[in-house]
Amino acid sequence: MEALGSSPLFAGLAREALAAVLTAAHERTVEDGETAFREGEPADSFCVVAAGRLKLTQVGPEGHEVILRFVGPGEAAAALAAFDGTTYPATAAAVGATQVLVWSRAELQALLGRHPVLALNLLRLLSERLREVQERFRELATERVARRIARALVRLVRQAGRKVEEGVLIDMPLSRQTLAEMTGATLFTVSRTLSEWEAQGIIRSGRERVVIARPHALVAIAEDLPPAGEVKSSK
Amino acid sequence: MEALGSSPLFAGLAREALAAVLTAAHERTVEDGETAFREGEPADSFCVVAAGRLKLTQVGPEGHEVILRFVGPGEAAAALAAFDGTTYPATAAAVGATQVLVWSRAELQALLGRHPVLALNLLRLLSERLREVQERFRELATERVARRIARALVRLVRQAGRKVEEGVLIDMPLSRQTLAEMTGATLFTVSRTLSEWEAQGIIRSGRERVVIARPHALVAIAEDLPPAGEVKSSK
DNA sequence: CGTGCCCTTGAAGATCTTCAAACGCAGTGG
DNA sequence: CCACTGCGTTTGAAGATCTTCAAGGGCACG
Repeated sequence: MEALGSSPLFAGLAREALAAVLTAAHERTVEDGETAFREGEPADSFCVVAAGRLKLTQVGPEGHEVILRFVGPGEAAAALAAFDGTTYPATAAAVGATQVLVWSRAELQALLGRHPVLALNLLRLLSERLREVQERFRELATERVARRIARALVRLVRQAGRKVEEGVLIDMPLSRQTLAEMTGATLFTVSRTLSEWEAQGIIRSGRERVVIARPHALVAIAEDLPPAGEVKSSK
Repeated sequence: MEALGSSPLFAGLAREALAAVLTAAHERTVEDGETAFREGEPADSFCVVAAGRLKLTQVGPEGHEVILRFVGPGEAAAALAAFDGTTYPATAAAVGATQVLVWSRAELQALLGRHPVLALNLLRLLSERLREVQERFRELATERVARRIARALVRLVRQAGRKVEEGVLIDMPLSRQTLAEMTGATLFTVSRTLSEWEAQGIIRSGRERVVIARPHALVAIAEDLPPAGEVKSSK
């Protein structure tokens, strides 16, 4: 909870203002796999993750599921819902038991009026999100699967990387299927790609678990640098 | 210029406030094909299109270009640059001679402080953008090319549709290449797809010109409704 | 009338998906 | 303690979709 105070979302708020904002929130626990909100529901609340993680997904007409993003502690979900306020554009499912702070739309609007810096913070936040989604859009449109997977792993390392002896562990349950839904690929292609990288010693992986053994090599694939003295695998 | 007053961006501003905001802007004309700003440049200004159209693009490492969006009169470009304010995430090229209003970052920040409703309007705007990009992301990840092209055309009709005798004309120069860059496909695939639709009487097209003859059929392809009494072409 | 640019079409081929079958680890219950 | 069972994973083979490459057509504009 005190971690929230240092979140960029609440930066620039005076101590009392921050307290006021936080006490206006409604606290809620979402169990593993349960949803905080669902795509298409009327969007009536704004969420910030206090502890745990939310998985934001959309589904296509044919039931094909896509993961837009993971939302970690101190980050906001449904930021947009609070403004154009029609329906949630995505479903937020908890990955492990997750604590969220919830503000109703009305409360949020009131807070925004009372603490203008909040609006600026939200603008910054939405800007970053937009920037990131646009970049992923470009990647999806122009790049091969292997590179997209590499990029996804690099991002996950930033979000949930933890050093272990073997390298950097991505500290959350991460199945091939999940990676596939993040990259617009299939479970099978992801599995093949990871197998190849494992053979090359770039990663070590197991059931819902990935460790990056040679981050540099992975970044090389993600960024299209010539993989220093190694068999080429992308392109 | 007076059209700008009714733009959602400036909604809720008192008459004098609106005038103040507009006079703080720097006016500029961008010639056809010239750029208002380029991807990667330090982002120091915020633009609103007064007349004409901007094309927002990103390029990948291999020079592959992607069109993120067209920005028409009353719409903002580089909305995000003004806040996380590092570099422009995209290049904005004029489609035909285009008039833009430009605010420096400092001016914009000052205006946001003075007119809080502006910040709320921007939040709404960014929300809509984010929502749209996320949806396109999902489409790119899960849908076939034909449907993506259909969706792109449907969106373009909303943005630049004009009724003519043959149907609805998309009132801007629209090459196969452009459509390809909007949908993550190649020029060739787009050409083949449009040829097929032309043979089915759904569209009429020529050099950089597309007319939707049977909008309903196009929407059917875009949304995966069974194409009422017609040869199926998607899926 | 030429020239440039956009468009078309075909054929070959790469990438990725789809489908099928089987493996292996983890947790459960006997 | 062991077998069972579920679920994530692996791997192969076939095939679809889309791209790539090549050649040529046609319209608009100078």
